[in-house]
Order: sequence, then structure tokens, then C-alpha cells
Amino acid sequence: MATIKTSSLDSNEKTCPHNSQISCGDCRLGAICLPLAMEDDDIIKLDEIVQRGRPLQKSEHLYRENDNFTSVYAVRSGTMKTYRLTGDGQEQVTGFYFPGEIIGMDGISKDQYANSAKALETAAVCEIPFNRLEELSTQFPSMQRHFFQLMSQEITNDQQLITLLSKNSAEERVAALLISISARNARRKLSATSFRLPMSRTDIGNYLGLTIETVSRVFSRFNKQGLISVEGKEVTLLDNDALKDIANVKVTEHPQ
Amino acid sequence: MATIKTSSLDSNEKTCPHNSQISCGDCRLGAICLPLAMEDDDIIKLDEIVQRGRPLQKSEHLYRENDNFTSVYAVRSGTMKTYRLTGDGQEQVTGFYFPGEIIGMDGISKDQYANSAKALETAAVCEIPFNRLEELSTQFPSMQRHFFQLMSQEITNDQQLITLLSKNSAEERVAALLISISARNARRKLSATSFRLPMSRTDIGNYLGLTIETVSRVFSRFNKQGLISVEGKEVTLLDNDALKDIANVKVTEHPQ
DNA sequence: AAGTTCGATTGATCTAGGTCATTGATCTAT
DNA sequence: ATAGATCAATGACCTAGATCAATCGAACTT
Repeated sequence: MATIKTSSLDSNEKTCPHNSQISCGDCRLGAICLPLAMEDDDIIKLDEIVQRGRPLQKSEHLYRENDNFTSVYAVRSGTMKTYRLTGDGQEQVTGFYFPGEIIGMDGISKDQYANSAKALETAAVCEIPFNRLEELSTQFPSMQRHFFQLMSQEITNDQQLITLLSKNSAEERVAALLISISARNARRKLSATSFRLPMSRTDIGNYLGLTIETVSRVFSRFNKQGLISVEGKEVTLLDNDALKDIANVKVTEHPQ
Repeated sequence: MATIKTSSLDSNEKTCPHNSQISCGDCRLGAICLPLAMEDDDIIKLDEIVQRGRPLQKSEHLYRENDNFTSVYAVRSGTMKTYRLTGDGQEQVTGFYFPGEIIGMDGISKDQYANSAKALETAAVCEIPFNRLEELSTQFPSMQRHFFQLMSQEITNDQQLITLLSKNSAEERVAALLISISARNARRKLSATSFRLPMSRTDIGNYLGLTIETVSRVFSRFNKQGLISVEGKEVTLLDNDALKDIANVKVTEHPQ
């Protein structure tokens, strides 16, 4: 039985990122993460299969493209990026993942991960062995349903990025990313207006299909226009409405 | 019991697209479609829940974005495109779907379809009510596994498109699409070198993040260089190796 | 404390592909 | 049959963002 309760309910992910003993039922990310909308009994079962390992150091890999697929992972603290290599060996960033979000689902189809996953800063993850998750899903329909929904959400997220890359200008793309990060911070009860970008300009550009220079210029322009205030990775959104307007992305309920 | 056998096993999807009575076990798309790698018993069960409706006319919608999600669909004959509307009402084509391929999985997460699905030519689909599929998935692990794999495949496909849009030139994108269609034709035992494009130049451009003029110019250039032969929608790939080289896309096992 | 490396910013220039416009070929409808 | 609409091809030009290059820290080394 892995359900070990701790007294660190009040600690947040920043001040105490390495507490690996908290149970799913008590984790403050429950409202975002896998346990979302699950029955209490199911959560206890989930809790039993979740493995909480040592934290990852910055730029350490959780898994690499083509590794044998064994598990999906919930980000518990820190930020992860996923990326794949193009035919000619370039890196393509496919996503940034914040606490409560799930990575690794791309590995199911071929039993190998289609992406590499790398920590952008010190990070902790909960490992969920997939064969156990499958068993649980056959036993608990709500678990199966929820996992189907998570995968479907990943599909719609990817399609939103496709649209962004295909139809939007550099300014629109950068604005959309800022709004997305802001919304995801809000979901974790963090500031929606003032935060530190965990990823480099290079990663942002790579993710958004832009060069680092263009990203930098857009940030400077937004800064000059008073839409944001940037100093390196520290960003404050000064005019949320204007940014949303520029991003002109459809508002989604769960923009994970 | 919906398992009605027919004698049209030998008919192919082109000459007899409207035979809606064939069972999953006998369908020649079994090696591609949902029944792939399923036990015989499971296929019979699947067969019982599949609904085979009237064919769709060209440009008819199967479902629309924000419709309530009820079912996923297997394309039986013809070609479908899926698309979503951008914040400002433009269309973004998110995929082309050939016989044996599954659409609608994006609707699971919010119980509403995130895309519209439209027939590019006369098409027939098999409707698979999702609540029935869920029940079956809890009963038959192989069914659950397979559906997880299908969704995961959709994720990796979308990520491949993301990479294409973010990193590749117009020529590379068009070459990649041609190679993809060719491979999917081959999977259905159709010609991998000579086929009719079911979609317009506008749809191709929209899907690939290019204007119709650029698509047209690339086709002309490929034609001039002897890589392909195009006359409107009829295409023959004359130098597959060169095209694959231009596309420089990683070779995937099932490039659905 | 002085290199060294790496990330970010900013300017100057270049180019792939977008935009605009024309023409021809099909397709459709009355 | 013919007018109108749609789709594709091609030419002329223009612009957003890439490329190239220089500078400026800040973070590590030693």
C-alpha cells in the first residue's frame, strides 16, 4: 500500500518540490491531474500504482524518443518540454508541460515514445505504469473514460498548435503562448499576470516555428507597446485583453 | 444481431462504395481499421455495435465542430477532411482521412467535436457509438488497448504535421503529403504511384499552411523536374526516391 | 579578475512565399 | 448552348520573417 499521508498539504510545489510521498488523494494538483473527476475509491487504486521517483535535474531526460514505452507521467513540479527529431536531425519542440499535466501518451501506439521529454528546470514527476493503468481502466469505467479524455485533449491541443503555426503571425503566436501559460498558471492558483518563463527563447521559437531573433523582437515590441513587461524570463502581462485580442485564439475550457 | 454476411467480398471500395451490410469480420479494411489485431470474438462484438448508414454526398458534413459527441467513425469508402475554425472564422484543415481510418476522437475530451468532418467525394462511414465502445473496452482488454493505440497514433500524426509546418519548406511539405497519400494507398493495396487526389488545391494549401498559388507552383516545378506527372487531380509519382528525399520525413510504420 | 561560454537583444539585409491580377479550363444551371 | 461560377496555372511585386552579424550581459571556470 503506497498511500502514505504526509503533513505537507500546505506546501506548494515551488517551496517543496521533492516531497515524493504525498498521495494522489491529498495532492493539491488533484483538480488538474489524472484524479480529476474520479471517485474516491478509484483514486486510492490509482494511488497504489503511481510511483514517485527522485526529482529530475534541469536538462535531464525523463525518457527519449524511441525508448521502449512503459509509463505515462504526471508532472508534479517544475516544467518539462517534449520534442522530436526531424528527418535531418533538428529538434522540434512539441509541447511544454506544467504541474498536473500528463506526458508520454504518444508512446502507446508503437510501444516506443515518439518524443523525448526533458526537464526545463528541476522537476518531479509521478510515474504511472501503463499496463497497470490499463488494468485499472478495465475495472473502473471512470478511469477509462478519464484517460480517453486526456488523450483526446492532447489531440485537440496539438491541432490548436497546428492552426497557430499554419495561420498566425509571429505576434499572434507569441501572444497565444503567453495567454496559454497565464491560463495554466491560473488553474494552479498561481499568478496569471506575473510569472517566470521556464523555457529559453530558443525553445519558444522552436515551439512556435519562429527564430529566436523574431521571438526577441516580438517581446521587445510588446514591451514597448506596454502590453507586457519583460526582463529576461520574468514576464508581467500588463494588458491581458489586448493580448487575448492579438492571440485571437478560441477560448477553451481546459487549455492544458 | 447485425452480422449480415454478403457476397461482395471481392468488390472494392471504388466500384461498390454503398454496400452497407458487410460485417467487420469480412470487411477488406480489417487489416487497417479498428478490427486490426483484434481477436475473432471481439470483432463479432464490435460488429454488433457498428452502425452502417447511408453514404455521404460530396461536401456533405458527417458532423460539425461543437456538435455533441456521440460516436467515432471509420471511413469505409471515399475520403473525408476534418477542419476547425480559427478565432477569426477561417478554416484550418486538420486532416484527410482515407478508408480504414478513424475520425471523431477529438470529441471525447469535451463531449463535443473539436472539428467538422466533411466528405471530399461520395463517402461511406461506419458509425461506432462511443458509449458502446467504452463498454466493450472494459470487457475486452484487446479492444481497449487498440483504441488507446489509435488515439496515440492520432497524436503522433498531429505532431508530425506540427513539425512539417514548423520546419519544412513548401516543396518539402508537398512532397511529404504526396508520399503520405502514396503510402496510405499502398496499405489498401491500391497503386502507390498513380492516383487521383481527392482534395482541391485549396484544401492542400490550407492543410500544409501554404497558399493555393504556392501549391500550384510546387506541383508545376515537380512536374517540370520529372518527379511527378500532374494533370489536375491525377498524379503519378515518377521518382519516389527523390520525393522521399525532398520530404525528408522520418519513415513511420503506420503513417495513417 | 579575467577569460569563456551561452543567452538575449538589436540592426542590416535577403528571400521564400504571400498577395494581387490575368487567363484558361471545367463544371453547373437554366 | 451559353452565362456564370469555380478551380488551377502563371506572372509581377511585395512583405514578414529568416539570415547574418555585432554587442552586451550573466553565469561559469580556473
